[in-house]
Amino acid sequence: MKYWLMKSEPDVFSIDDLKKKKKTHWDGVRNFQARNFMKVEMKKGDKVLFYHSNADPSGAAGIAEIIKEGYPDHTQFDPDDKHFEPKASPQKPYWYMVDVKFVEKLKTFVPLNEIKKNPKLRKMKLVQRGNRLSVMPVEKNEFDEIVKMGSK
DNA sequence: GCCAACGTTGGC
DNA sequence: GCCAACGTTGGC
Repeated sequence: MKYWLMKSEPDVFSIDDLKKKKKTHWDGVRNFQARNFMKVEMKKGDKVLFYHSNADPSGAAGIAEIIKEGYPDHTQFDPDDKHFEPKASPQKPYWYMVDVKFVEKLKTFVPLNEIKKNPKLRKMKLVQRGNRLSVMPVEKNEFDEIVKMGSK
């Protein structure tokens, strides 16, 4: 089983929205590296840290789980959608998404500065300079450490 | 293939 | 709102 971190802007879709909706499809990712993680590497049952980006403060908010593996993101075919991709067709999709379900909300929110302060988390892609990936792999020990920080 | 211009992300 | 860092596009 693998572990992941997925960023979402809470103004758009927060952990509370996921809790209410129970599950969601993770559409709108338009970055090749992030796409490949979703298309190729994410497997049913993988655990996801739900991260609030562009937030006040930003940080880890909860846990989700992959319930459907990579399939074409329908928003790329819709000319009226913000994420329309003119070069894509249903026969040749460019972009992929996964479905995730709500697992739990962390008892205490783990802000980014706490993550940065923890020596065990120094190697996380998240805290490395200039990393803007919205979907990224996380090591099991890092995942566990953040969950531990959030369960106090 | 290089690189400037432009767009986007995301912390602060 | 600012701006650094990065990705993408397009002219050459």
